Amino acid sequence: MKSRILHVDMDAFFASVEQAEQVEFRGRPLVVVTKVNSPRGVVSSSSYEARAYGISAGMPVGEVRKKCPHVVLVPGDYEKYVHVSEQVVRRLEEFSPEVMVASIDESFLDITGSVHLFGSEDKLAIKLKNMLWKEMGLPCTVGIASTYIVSKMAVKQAKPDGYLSVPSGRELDFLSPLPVRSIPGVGPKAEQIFNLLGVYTIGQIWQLSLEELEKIFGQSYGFHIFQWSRGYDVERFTHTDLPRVISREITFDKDLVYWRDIVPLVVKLMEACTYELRQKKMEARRIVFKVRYADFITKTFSYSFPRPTFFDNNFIPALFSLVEKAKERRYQVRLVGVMLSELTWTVRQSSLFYLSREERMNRVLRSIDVLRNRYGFSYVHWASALGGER
DNA sequence: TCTGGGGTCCTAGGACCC
DNA sequence: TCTGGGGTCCTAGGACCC
Repeated sequence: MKSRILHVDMDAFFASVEQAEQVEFRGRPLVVVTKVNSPRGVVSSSSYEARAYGISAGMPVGEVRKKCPHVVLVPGDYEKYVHVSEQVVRRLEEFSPEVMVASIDESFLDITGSVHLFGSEDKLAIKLKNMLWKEMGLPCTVGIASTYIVSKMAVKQAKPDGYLSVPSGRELDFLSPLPVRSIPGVGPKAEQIFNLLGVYTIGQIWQLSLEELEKIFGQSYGFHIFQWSRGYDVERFTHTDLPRVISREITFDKDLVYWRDIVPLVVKLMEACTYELRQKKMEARRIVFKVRYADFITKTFSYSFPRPTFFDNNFIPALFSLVEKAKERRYQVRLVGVMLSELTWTVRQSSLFYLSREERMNRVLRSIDVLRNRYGFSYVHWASALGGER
């Protein structure tokens, strides 16, 4: 028996959550922005009413106001969206025991075994859409197909507030006329390359051999495109639950000139990363410092440790040496960021008889984190994060 | 109208080793 | 006296997604 996969993708998720919460915002152009009162805030999600004015993700707030003066601007509340997302997933489990959460606003349901409980695929899909809309005030788009990739591409065609099912055996008919951009991972650059080759639709990709695709797009991605353009899923055996990177970055409202003003902020970003690292019971073997200068040139500097660690006092000297490299380009600074990568779970047994220097530091950090859990993150900082105040 | 913040995955070049 | 090829690690950068 052929399996059937249902893909749910929430429409304009963050904006829809705000509209569901505030009834007077429904039907009005609404935009969720990164920072409302900063000259450098941008759109993180826009309602379909706002999109009608040409507003799209990543657009600066100034341009948003110009395109639509009466737009409703709302500051993003990520924790709220995570919470609503979890409620949505719980409701989805009523339609199949096999729910795979793909992102904050996307899930896949294997409905092969549960569709008979609802009479038909169409009835199941309509019931699911109605439930999310009537009970949570959230619009979504649903796609059903025999593979994950085709269900995802069906959703892309049916947005917004739509439903599209691709019957088993009709996959190639569905895929053939779609533009190459419909394939996940094909962005502006890859599209341009395809167009130079005279390839505009998925059907035309079939003319290219696996070898040609691998030569053009690299081994890994070439293979993905080859498979996906034919509607086949690609086993993602590399996927684990292990987070790959923990990062924090900040764009200043105005470019900064002096490193003595910047460094304390960099240390605070690092503290936020290492705090999350320890909350997740992980260690990092690599630290990256990112700078975007006033001319938008972006550089990264990184350092790898011989062994993974979670100690702030290991990260700080490494971070400072990376900052020194960034200083060599004498330019105003627009953004700084800190990333921890090469993450692994902490496995550390403590000796019963004595506490090593590491173990003592470990205990200091744990007590700092306890204070932070109780009084807030900013309750405790390293001296270097405090700048001039000592 | 100047261009956010959180991620994922991949590639290329150089160092170094055998 | 000059030179092979494969493998791994490190670093920097880039495409793409939500």
